[in-house]
Amino acid sequence: MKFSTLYIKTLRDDPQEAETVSHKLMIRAGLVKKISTGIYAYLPLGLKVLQHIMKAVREELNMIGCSELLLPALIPSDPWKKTGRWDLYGKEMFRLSDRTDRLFCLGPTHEEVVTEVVKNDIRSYRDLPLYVYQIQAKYRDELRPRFGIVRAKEFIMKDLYSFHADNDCLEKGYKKVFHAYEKIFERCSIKSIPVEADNGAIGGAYSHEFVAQTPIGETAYVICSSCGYAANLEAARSKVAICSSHEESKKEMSEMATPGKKTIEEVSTFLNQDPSKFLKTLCYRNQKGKKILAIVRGDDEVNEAKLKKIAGADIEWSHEDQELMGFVGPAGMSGVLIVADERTKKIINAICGANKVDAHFMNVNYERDWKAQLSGDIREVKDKDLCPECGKELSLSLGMELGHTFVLNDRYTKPLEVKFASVDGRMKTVLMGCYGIGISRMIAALIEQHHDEKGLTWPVQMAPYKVIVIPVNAESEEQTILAEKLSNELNSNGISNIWDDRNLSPGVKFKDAELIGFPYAVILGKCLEEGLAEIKVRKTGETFKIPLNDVIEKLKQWME
RNA sequence: CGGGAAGUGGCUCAGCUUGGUAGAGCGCUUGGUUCGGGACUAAGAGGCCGCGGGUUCAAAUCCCGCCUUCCCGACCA
Repeated sequence: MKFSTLYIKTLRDDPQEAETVSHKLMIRAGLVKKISTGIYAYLPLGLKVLQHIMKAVREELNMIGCSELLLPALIPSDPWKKTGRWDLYGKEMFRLSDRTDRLFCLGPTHEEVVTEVVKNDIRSYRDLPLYVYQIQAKYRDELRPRFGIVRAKEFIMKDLYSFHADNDCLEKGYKKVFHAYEKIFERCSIKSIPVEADNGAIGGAYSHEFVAQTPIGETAYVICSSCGYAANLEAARSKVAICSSHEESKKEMSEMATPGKKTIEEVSTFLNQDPSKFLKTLCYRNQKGKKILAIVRGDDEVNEAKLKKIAGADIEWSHEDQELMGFVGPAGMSGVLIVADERTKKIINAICGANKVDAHFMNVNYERDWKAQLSGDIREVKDKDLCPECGKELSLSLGMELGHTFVLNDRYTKPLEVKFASVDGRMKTVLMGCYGIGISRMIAALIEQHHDEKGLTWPVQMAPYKVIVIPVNAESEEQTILAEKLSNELNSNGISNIWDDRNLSPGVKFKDAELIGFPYAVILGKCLEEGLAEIKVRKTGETFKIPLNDVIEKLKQWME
């Protein structure tokens, strides 16, 4: 392939639209072009990478017995209504109607559709288990698209769905996919770790996220270096230290004037009391409009995902009672649902808002002065908390979520009535699992993990082209002839390559080669007099002078 | 939606404070010289200064409204 005939345009400067490394490089190296916020066109080089990723994904999934299919992106509302998600999904779903006013959406995910498709073809236990997947564009009206293709309105996802006759089989299937995922990321040279996760809006029993270690992470997770426990913050647990004040004797509750002191920090300084003695109280409201008070210790934060799980419903911030903000507390409150973090019950002589402006209660004690209807773990795990499994320190980091595996059980199959005849002849509901991988996002993760100050440093198997052939002087007939010959030979050896035939000064060609990140550059220049070519390794910057005739052999050897 | 920044040839940016008919570098076209690290040279092409309104003899520049984009927070692969 000749550089001059391919559609490759690089940029000399960082684009002003981009901030993060991968976003900048993707645009500069001509992998993608922005069409609108969160909507990107994949240019030839970007598409190549995408194809390499998809190839790895397909091969690993086919290997474990999955069948590829392609579902529509345009989906009627009916199946969504049956599972209740037409209402649950909210503003994130792109909705539209046809000319007869029938409602549709652009698929943000495909549990409903795939279930409808498969439904009548699963008749007996003999048809199970079944694994089907697709690689397709998904559409989500994101609150805030971010980091180029990382969080986009349109993105490419691989979604796999598995159907099972019983729990045991579902478990086994889940593990199988889990291992396939590990292999996929490894093959793509993306460092990632599986962490326990929350199911969120998708529902179901349990799940894992595969998080890539990147600086532009949006997923916070904790990991224990000693036993390997890893979980994202929405699911993370920790062994928490017992409150230091547990040995005090209970004192009488009293009211204290705290004029203008709203935050825990302000009040604790004002009263000269440790933040851990406070009952931090946050106001939420559930979908029915019922007010919910979430109580955590003053030095803790509420984790909304955990709170939702315990409150058993979708919740949102309550914005009324602005003037009371900072002075709310569980003591003496009625007509509200109080959800307490387990830890708060043990605080003796606690301090909380007195539910009137400029006042707090002192010496508040559980059972005696306040009670919670619901309690459990709703606090957010912090860096250096203790591991729930082994008790050693946890460390908190950020990463990019690339894959997510869910056990859904009958969350979708029940409302959509997917049944099969079991061995004993009775009809049973099919159990389901679903497993996603953010294909397009993987390019960004790959770049975040493989770049340097000069540009991209692709792992060989992911590079858009493996080799670039650079004749230093485009006017030299000898170099031109040799370059073309070499390029053809590489092709016939199955090594993808580009011959940089452009009549430009050498510097430009070198810079472009480094920016785009061809793993190997074969340079034809001065050393030709001695019958030598130079091979420059992008990742290490090393150069090797090698007899012309050995170039292909050498490259083949290195690429293994 | 809240908070911050920005919109000027294809790209990166200057000009705006103090209004006076639009600039640079890169890229592009043509000729010449060059050819191991974003070359040199000469001559060109290319701009409703984000959109709408207002102030003014005169607006890229001042005022008002809107749109778009990026970053930080609430959502997620």
